[in-house]
Amino acid sequence: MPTMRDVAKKAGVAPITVSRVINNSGYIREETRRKVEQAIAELEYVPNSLSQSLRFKKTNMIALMVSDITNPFWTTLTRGVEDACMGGGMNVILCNTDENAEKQENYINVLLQRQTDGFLLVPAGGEPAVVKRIQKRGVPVVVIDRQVPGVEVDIVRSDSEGGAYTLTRHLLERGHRRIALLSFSISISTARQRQAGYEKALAEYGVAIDPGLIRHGRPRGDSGYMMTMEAMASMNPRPTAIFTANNFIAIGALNALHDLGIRVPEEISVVSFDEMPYATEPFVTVAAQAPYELGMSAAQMLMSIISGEEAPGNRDIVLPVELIERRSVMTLPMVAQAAPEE
Amino acid sequence: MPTMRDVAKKAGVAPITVSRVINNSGYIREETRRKVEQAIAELEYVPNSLSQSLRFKKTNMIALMVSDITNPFWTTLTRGVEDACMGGGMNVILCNTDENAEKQENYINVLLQRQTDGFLLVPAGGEPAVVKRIQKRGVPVVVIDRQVPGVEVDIVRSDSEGGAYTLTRHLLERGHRRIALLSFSISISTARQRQAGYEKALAEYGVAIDPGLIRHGRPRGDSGYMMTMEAMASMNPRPTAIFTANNFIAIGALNALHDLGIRVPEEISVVSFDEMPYATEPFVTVAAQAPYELGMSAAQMLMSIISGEEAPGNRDIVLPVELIERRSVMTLPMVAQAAPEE
DNA sequence: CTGAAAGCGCTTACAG
DNA sequence: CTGAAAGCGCTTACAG
Repeated sequence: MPTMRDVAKKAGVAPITVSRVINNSGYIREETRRKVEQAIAELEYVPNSLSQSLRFKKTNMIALMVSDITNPFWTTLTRGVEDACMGGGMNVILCNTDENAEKQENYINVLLQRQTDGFLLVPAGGEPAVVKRIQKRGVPVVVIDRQVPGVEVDIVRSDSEGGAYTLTRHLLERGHRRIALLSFSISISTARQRQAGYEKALAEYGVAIDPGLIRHGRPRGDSGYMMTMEAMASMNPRPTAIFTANNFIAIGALNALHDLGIRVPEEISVVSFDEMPYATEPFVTVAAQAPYELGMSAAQMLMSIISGEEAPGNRDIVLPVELIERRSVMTLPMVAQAAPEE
Repeated sequence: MPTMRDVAKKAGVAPITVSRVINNSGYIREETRRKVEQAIAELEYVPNSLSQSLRFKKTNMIALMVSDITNPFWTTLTRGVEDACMGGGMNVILCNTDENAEKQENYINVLLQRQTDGFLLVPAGGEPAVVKRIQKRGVPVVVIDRQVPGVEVDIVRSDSEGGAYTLTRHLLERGHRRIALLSFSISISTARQRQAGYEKALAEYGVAIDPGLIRHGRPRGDSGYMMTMEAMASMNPRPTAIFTANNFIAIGALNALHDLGIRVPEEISVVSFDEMPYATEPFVTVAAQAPYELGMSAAQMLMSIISGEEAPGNRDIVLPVELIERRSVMTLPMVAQAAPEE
């Protein structure tokens, strides 16, 4: 492939002149420019951005590390990131960590070597160490979705506590008192906050928290299925409603209820955090996050930190969550509706 | 950040010696190695792969260009690519083309400049020109999902014709004769081949192709919705079955039928190409592709072409498609079952 | 076993 | 307005 030197030779100028034409920097005589442009065209010259990056100390690449691109929540977020980056002339390297700290570590090492300009990170397992590792090397990071304890870092996330509170309250208002919470590991802040919202709403209604109604599995369909099977077998009396802490758990729960022949909402109500994407005739009442916006604003923040427009800090951007009422909740008729305590 | 030079100084050796330690190349005295390793550890030195890439003329990055990462089909394929690449020490740059040739062109320019080692390409709109453009620069390409006319290139795709044939035949065997085909633009080879499979099955059963039963929209939910609305209003007599050419069209079609109050399968049968992911209680009979495997084998082929193990050529790898029977097809009782012609 | 020189393809800072 | 020199951070090929 032709290099800048070849173009220079063909145009009868020095390489630096070619560089100036390409980057539109400095003064160039019209005629010289034309000669150079013609040589570029004839040779179909394409500049090598590796060398440019080496000089500029800027690669125009950012890394996006999510847990699993297969989850539509992350997919849509990824799309938001990508669209924001394209506007800013950045490319995105995609990494799936599968919530695995080791996998995450490997990726970070490679990406640090690659001189990635910045990281958009969903820290696997909510681990703070990774964030520090990146920051120590002076590379900007924006954390997405989760809070990490003990680190100063900018975060963009959804209002997990508020959304969970709203969903739980929605059930309480409709007479539900035994509400199972099927969640994932509380090592992740979103699980903690969703549980906090759940407990806050129950407390307001004077309902004691029953640990027997709470399960922690993994944010996956199979885990949701198992937790539901197990919950229906062991929780006694059976809960009148299930609150699943993410969309995959919800899918698993619905499948389990279907297999058990328990009808929703006639026999049990179901609400979930996260929208259920691609559903034909969606019918579950959910607290929907805005993953596209989440990705977009995180990417924009990262880019403006990279460009120096904004300083890195410890912002905590919390995007609102929307309650979408559908048909998966039954109002319990025979229970006296207790007013909230407040 | 410390460079190799800093490490060398600290260890009291020449940079090249540090390089040899890092790359484990050439002979190094044990003691020297130890000194260098200690200096690396103390300085927390991380090699700059930009420089390595510049020298080696190899970036260990490949580009994956799909139409829209938001579609679970591409998502799962992406996951397959990513997993294969991780095994091969490659990173993936992700690009959404939205079937937009201009967007695709921009990406390719940038990625060519970045010295991307290879391209995994779902050519937007089935356009062959892009492929040629990349090949001309000597960069390996593997095309995914679609055939492109007039280009010698390796392709990994699913058996669109076979899958469509099987699905249509499945309907014919159950007495259906008026089968609507809701598809997307025939500028894309998969749409052409699915239609060919559909027509082949009809021909075998001696059913004349009725152009009035065929619609071409876009492979998206809204388009599937509109095509279905329009089809139900205008096709007369109404078809007894609908064959949707991809998953998003199917979702749109099911929503439209739901809104029209037309029950599936009681009043109309529905089959679709592509699995319907994340469905709670999936009930549509489909011809399922294997997107993960598609991505994985395309990535593996690309990597082995990049490494020189295999030569680029015009392989046409066709992965089988699986018929998954569910509950969306009704056997028509009153129609005499005509035997196929063959 | 180790190193000085040259170069990958580009650009900054200085001359002219 | 244009160019020769030096350098971004690494490695190849040649010495010793």
